[in-house]
Amino acid sequence: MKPYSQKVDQKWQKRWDDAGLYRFREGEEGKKIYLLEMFSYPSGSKLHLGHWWNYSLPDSWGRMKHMQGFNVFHPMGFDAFGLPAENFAIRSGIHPKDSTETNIATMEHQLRQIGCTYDWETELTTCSPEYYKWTQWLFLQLYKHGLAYRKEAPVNWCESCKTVLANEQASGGECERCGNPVIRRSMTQWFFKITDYAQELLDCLPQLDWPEKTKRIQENWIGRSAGAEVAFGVEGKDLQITVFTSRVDTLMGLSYMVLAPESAYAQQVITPEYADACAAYIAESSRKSEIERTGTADDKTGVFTGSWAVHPLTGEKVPIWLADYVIATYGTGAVMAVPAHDERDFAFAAKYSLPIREVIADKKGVSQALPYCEYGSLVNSGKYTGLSTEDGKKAIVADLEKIGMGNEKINYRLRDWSVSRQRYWGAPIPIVYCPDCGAVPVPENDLPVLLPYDVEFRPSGQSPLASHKDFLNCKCPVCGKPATREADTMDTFVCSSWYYLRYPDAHNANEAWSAYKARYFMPVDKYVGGVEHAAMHLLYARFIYKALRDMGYVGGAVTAPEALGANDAENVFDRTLSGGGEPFKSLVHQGVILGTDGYKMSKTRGNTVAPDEYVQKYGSDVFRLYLAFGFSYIDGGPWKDEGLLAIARFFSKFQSAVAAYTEQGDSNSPPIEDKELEYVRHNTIRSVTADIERFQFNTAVARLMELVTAIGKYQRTPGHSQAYLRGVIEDFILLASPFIPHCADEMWEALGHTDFVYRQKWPMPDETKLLPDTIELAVQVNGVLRERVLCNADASNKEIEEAALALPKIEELVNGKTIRKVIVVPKRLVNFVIG
RNA sequence: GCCGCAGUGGCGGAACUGGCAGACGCCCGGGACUUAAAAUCCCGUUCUGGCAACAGAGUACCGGUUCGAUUCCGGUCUGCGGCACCA
Repeated sequence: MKPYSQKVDQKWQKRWDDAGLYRFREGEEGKKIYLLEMFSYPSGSKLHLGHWWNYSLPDSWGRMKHMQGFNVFHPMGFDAFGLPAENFAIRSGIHPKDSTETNIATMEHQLRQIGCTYDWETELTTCSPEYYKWTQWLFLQLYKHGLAYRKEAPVNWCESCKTVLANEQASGGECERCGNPVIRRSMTQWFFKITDYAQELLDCLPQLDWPEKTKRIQENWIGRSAGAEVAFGVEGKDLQITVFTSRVDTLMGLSYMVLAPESAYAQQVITPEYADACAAYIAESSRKSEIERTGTADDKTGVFTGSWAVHPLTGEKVPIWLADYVIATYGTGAVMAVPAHDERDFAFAAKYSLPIREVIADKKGVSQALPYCEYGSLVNSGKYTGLSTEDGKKAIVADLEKIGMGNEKINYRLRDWSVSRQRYWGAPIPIVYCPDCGAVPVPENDLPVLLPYDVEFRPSGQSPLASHKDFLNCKCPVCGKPATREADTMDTFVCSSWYYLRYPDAHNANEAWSAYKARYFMPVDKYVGGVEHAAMHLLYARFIYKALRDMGYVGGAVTAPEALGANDAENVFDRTLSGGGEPFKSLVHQGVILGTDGYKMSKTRGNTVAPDEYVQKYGSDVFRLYLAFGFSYIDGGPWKDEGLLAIARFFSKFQSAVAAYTEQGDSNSPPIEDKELEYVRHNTIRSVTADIERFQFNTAVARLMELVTAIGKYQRTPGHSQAYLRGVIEDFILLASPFIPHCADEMWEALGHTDFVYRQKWPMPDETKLLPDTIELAVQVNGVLRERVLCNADASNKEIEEAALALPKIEELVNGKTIRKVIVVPKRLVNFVIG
């Protein structure tokens, strides 16, 4: 046996490769498990600690599942389209395709050094035409089913760079690149109708085995709000303005109406007399970024439009204002203002001297300081006076419904997903614009719409593709006349919203995936990735999967294809969850490893840890085992070099134990079990199994350390049984192998085995070895620990009680007092309540 | 402002459903082996008092429920995360 080092890594990685050890074999024995970590963006730098952290530990989980007899599918790929490569190209002149390909080659090479169980046969790259062909196909299916549409919408725009910016690039209201102010501008863009699924996305959350935190984030993001829609007439115009309100009970306190400056209503209500003032106001607020607008929350501005709205119940007329404290994209972009019971309306009314009418008092009808925004009872509200807020809402909505001016309404904060990017490095949107036929989808047979290579991608305000004539000019698929292609590309989140469906069928040239594959593999059983994707990627993927279900491409009732064989009845049964339209059954977020200073690792802080140096010095397994042991996987924590050294020490400890065994060899003596060691052995099997299962790797390693200590102790016992020791050492190797796969195979081989550890059966604990004859129980008096008592494992409560009372110390404490109660918790403690 | 999570020794972190707080490891102290050191092995290591047996305190803080609370409930403080002029 060679002492463990990076050479051992290389030896076994090659053997695994040659044997095709980690290739997934469909229909092989065992229930399918789809293990997936969020794929990486191929950046130029080397693998960082986060990659190792994100990938090596779920791999350990998958290794155990495989050894437990599951058929584990564990793919890996690259999320390769996106802005960084394009920005890099602008800076360096290196084409995004070239830099991405180089980066992928490097990263793939480095990923292999971790020694994960990836089935590289199914590797995918989202920027390859074989992949984005199907991203385009997906777009077309959504389009066909009315889930992709075009509309004008406000975007972040930098006047100086002449480009649209993502929200993240416009933070602080300044352009990330040039520092000039970012304004909001309307552009025609493609959207996916995720809002159609808002309620279902919310409703399915409880059934998911996901962190509660993540579910809350999605709930927040979807932002369901129950209320009512109310229609208001406009005096002298054939026009109704609809508002959404969660406080329709305050309708009788209406004092004015407010429209967002960008609201479509605005242009319809502005009277000539006020046109100039309004135009100036609209121009001014369009110049403000959203950040600026929200940043000046206290200072509300607005302008009167000249029009008056009609109260649907009283016929009273109230002025209609424009104000940018109303958001165009939430609700209807129009608000009924009740200053007495809304802080923002109150501030606005105070500034512009608008009337403030109290219509809600507390529950007893006692007037409160305004603005009073709590629930209470209605006052000064005509026939509704005296009703509670709840009853008032119902009564008012009922009356509005009768006259057709209102109804109950659920509103969502979630907006439709904008997928257009005026960028080069993305999947082209497969649409053609014909002067006669309008927007026409590219026929599926003509996919992919290839991304041209020779493109000028310096920002000009338009997609770089718009200036590429060969790409742009085409024939209308319907009438054959000259037409132009859509020059925008798709948001990279579209690529990643369905990649999990492609892995199992990555080489399918005829379809995105076969229905059978989708049924066999979905849902993903364990999905691992950063919490930063909680509101974006994870929501988009759920939406796309549900949309695909409704189109009939995934899920649904399934009968096992005959090819699958009998053992797949269980697999097929499990697919019913995907029938419910959820792609990720169980989700884990890894925590973050911080620098030694406790701060997030960053180059500017200079507190980064480069895995490469450690891996070269110690090998992948030492690094992996330290990651497993040193931190809670869910929480992460600060890096410590000392911890890694401790693990290196642990390596030499168990390697010398194995070496000591092999040097001595098996004597012919019969295997004689050691009771103490048997207990530790089976306790380790039980605990390690349970801990890896729930991603609590640090405690699993702690148990492995205990086992090694016990083995060492036993080995130093004169006359110990080598034949027995062998079994214990083998169990240790099997249990440790998920964390130290290379070293495990090296030791396994040293024991004379010829097959891989990965193909061995995961040990099962022998429960009988975990039942000692005697148990130590805690003895408490009035809940305070006073003594311990040794009892037979099968002692009755009465016997335990008597044994405890016989202890001199307890006897003394209890003596002369009345024992009011005795509590015996089996195998744990006995508590005397005295007084 | 609203929603959620967390706070445990000198340090990283354990404690599954209310049942012996501090597993495992680091650091530190002591011992064995050694001419010596390193390595290794053994022992100790929450705090306070005591030579010790032991006693008392202790899971951010205050209070409650309970025979018993790191765990459940109410309040406070601190840190982190999500949303936010959301009508």
